[in-house]
Amino acid sequence: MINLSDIPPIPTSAPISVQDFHLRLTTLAPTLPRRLRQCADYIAANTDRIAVSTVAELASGANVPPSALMRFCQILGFAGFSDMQRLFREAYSPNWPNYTTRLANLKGSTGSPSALLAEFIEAGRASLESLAKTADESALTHAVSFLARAETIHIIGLRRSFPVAGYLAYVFEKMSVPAMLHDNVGKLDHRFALRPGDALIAITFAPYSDETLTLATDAKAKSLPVIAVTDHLTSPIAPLSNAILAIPEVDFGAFRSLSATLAMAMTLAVATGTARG
Amino acid sequence: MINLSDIPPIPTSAPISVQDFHLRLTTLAPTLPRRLRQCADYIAANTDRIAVSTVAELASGANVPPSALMRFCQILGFAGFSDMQRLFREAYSPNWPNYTTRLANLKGSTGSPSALLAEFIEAGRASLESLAKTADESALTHAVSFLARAETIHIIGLRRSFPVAGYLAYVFEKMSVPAMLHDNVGKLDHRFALRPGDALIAITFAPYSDETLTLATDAKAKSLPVIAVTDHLTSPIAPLSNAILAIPEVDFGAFRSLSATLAMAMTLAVATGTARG
DNA sequence: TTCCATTTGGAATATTCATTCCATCCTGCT
DNA sequence: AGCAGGATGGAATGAATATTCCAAATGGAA
Repeated sequence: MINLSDIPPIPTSAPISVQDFHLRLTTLAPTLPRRLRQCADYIAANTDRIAVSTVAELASGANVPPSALMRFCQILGFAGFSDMQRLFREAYSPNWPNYTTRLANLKGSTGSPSALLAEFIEAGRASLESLAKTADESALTHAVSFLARAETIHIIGLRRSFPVAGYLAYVFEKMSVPAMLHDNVGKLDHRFALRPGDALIAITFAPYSDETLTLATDAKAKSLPVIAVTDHLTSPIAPLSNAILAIPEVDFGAFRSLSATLAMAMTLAVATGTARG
Repeated sequence: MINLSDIPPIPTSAPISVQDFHLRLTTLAPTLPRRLRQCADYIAANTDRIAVSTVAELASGANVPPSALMRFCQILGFAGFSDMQRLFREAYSPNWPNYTTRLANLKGSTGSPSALLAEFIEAGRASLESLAKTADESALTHAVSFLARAETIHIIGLRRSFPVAGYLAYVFEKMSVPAMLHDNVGKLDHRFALRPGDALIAITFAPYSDETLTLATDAKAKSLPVIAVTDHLTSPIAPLSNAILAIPEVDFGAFRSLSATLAMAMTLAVATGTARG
């Protein structure tokens, strides 16, 4: 005998993507009672394990009985644990088989160019991942708002930071943002080009180059906003700057990957270009 | 009643790492009968799915009955399928727990600088992965051997390739390799700097810049080796070059990630520097 | 062709695992 | 304090899955 009251009130439909899932998780978490909250926290921190774990494993990780975890799945809109797991098993890494195998092959002959390539690829990947983990969203937002209001954007980055500065200049140009690259050609400095209303992006990593610090000092003296792209919050350019974007770049040997720095540079440029309309 | 003959003759121990597993798989595969061979082939091509699949799923993928797949697991030295699966479930997830979660968060507010950053990070990662998969090892080795023998190494890369060219010049400098960056400053071209015994690295992506193609043509006319870093094997610079390094770079919007190109550039520079001693 | 060893497929079984259900325990409210 | 509502834990159930086993098929050697 089917009774209407047997049907749960609002059978929320299940999340259809991992992103969806995270969204629902964060909105729901604060409203949940103790045990379910534990589930939410543990799952949020170990989303990756869902695809390869059993109810019992996850439950014990979250320090709850399996039944609590089941309830949790249902509250999220899934029919049950298996239903939730399906989402993650399908989304699961559509392409690391070849990648990992290939990387192992490349590394095979130590000292060969291929082995080097594998190392640089890994350094780049690691840098990008750690940028994702540590990026300071509010610093980034501040930086963009300074740049969006600036008249001319000055860019300086020398030696190993020069490629990044060059790329920034290129992207600003493409987005019709007035920008000036201080490239030190002919040892000319253009400090007097810094005008009221302008802003400066200074890119520098240890060992920090004097020219960059000098220009940043000038800018600060003129009360122009300085956006620092650097390695640590404690870098010598920090006290000169209004927004600090710390980039956790991974070295391989003496050579610094630039992947993360470039990703940040592109973001700055494109976000600024967009904000200026 | 326990009988010695019940114990299988040589209970090969199970592989203890994924690498181990691949090794055993490739050595064993050629010796296996038809059905087991199918298992080996399918598993080799889909190693990544082991962690998240059932016997039935894998078996049907390999077009064999489940029992064949079980036998296959045992031949590899595992107690059974579950035993094999355990290896992959544990090996899995080096560090993407926070990473993926974080990326999902960054992407949260569409249009924000953080969302952009997440996209650029992903584009960079995808580029690096696909470089790992497609890199042509022999082209790389050839390129390095040309560069190792060259007197002076000329480098050209303009517009969006300029950062890469600049970085190459920087690394060569650090490694005391004689190199000249053709930067087109003052619209001066330095084609007469190309001397017998030299080599050229030309970096260009669609839309290919004329200056780069012209310099490559000059070099070819003088029979100097040209190393092309470009987007496709069919790029217009291909016919002018002695080694082609095709870089599968992923775009986000109109903006090209440079991660893979830089990884390749660093490899070229460091391998060359090392080879020159 | 016949025979033997090996391989194969599928049905039968054992095990693990997800899921449900209900008695009990909280917590907040009157 | 006493009550009601939801929350909780664990035992019982049922489904999915791995694993074994054996009869039948296959292929190669004599």
